[in-house]
Amino acid sequence: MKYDHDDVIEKATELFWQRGFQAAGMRDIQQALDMRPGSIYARFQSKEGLFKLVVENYAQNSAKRLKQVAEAESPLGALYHFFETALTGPDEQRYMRQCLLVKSIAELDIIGDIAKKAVLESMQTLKTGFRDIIEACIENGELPEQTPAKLAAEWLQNQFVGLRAFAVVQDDDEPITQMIDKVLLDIKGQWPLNTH
Amino acid sequence: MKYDHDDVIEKATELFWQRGFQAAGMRDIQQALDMRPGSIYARFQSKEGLFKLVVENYAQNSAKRLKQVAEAESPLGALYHFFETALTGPDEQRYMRQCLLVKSIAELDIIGDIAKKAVLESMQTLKTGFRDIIEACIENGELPEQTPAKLAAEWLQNQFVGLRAFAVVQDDDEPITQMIDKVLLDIKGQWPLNTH
DNA sequence: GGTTTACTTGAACGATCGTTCAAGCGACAA
DNA sequence: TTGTCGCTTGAACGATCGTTCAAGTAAACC
Repeated sequence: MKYDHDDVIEKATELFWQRGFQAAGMRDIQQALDMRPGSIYARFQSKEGLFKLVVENYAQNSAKRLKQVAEAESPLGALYHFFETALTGPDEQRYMRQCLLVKSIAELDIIGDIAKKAVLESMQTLKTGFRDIIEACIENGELPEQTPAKLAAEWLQNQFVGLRAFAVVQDDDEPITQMIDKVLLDIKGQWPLNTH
Repeated sequence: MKYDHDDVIEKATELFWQRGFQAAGMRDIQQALDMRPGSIYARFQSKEGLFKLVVENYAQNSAKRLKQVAEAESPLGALYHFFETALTGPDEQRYMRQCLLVKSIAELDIIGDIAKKAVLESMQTLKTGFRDIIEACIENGELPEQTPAKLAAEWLQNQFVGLRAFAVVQDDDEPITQMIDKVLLDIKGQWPLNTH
């Protein structure tokens, strides 16, 4: 019963991730989940309700992966590996390069207030995850003490977002890995003073 | 007649930019353009045909702005200003922070082959624009000679894309300007050697 | 004057959208 | 046995989707 629930969410995630909230029709969902409309509405109340669960589950998984990076022996090395696996990969999973959350941000005004809230809160959750990685790197001596953790965390998340939007239209893996290399150079580089 | 045409494209751009291709319904378009369905189809053949014109016009405008940056007295200074105006701004124009092209990439599988081609070609056009800026900076002595122009251009576009996705969910302007500062530090920083 | 051309109107089309609902199923409690 | 519960089915709802079309208008060309 519980396994079945996870399986359903997983399949819904795949569909929303590929097509987006708007373009994933209820008929597509019915087919993907092998459920009839009544069942779906009895369980999830609406398309938006299902999407909310998908987003939350996605964010939870992502946060878990970020936590693993932060707790690795070499957080910076794990970070590289994390970026690489997320941004490259087989062509049939290309849709996975685009972050589901970022994709949802493009639909933010469409998806309804409940789902919107879930998306924005999930973004916040991931930001915390990135922050933990930065702090782990500092503690581990892989980043200098004076690295501004809060700014660096936002910056890192930002790099990730940009790279994912970038990777999805890149045929070659080579430019992507070069970009990741650049990220790992810049993270050790200079930071602006907040004097605006 | 010509002015009228530009005005129509401009209004359509605003609508697509705010709502996206999918969510902008023909009835919304009819209202925004103050045109009846028959007129729209006589002129643009389809919703996708109109969207294609919007994308091409958007890319052309963006390319023009990038060209102005490259031809400025201080390209690097102009670049900063370009980023700042694109990424900050009044709240009622928040939708403009998100790049129309990047937003369209999220809908790439939905918008049809003709519009898809236009989006991808426009991305290519803008990449050339960024490349010209890098080269102008090098020629002007604002960037070191050995800066890898091709890689740096892709990186710069990538930063822009990431920042736009980032800025759209930021309430504050402060973190955004800090990110821009970081971009201008990193562009002068180290670059990876392409040894993969 | 007649024909063509580009554009206009608004009703209407068939398809698809998210959602509802009466009816039924098996499991568990009283 | 009876009642309630979570969950199932599939037909059907009204709304909205992108699009078509017959009919009309005004300027341009022969």
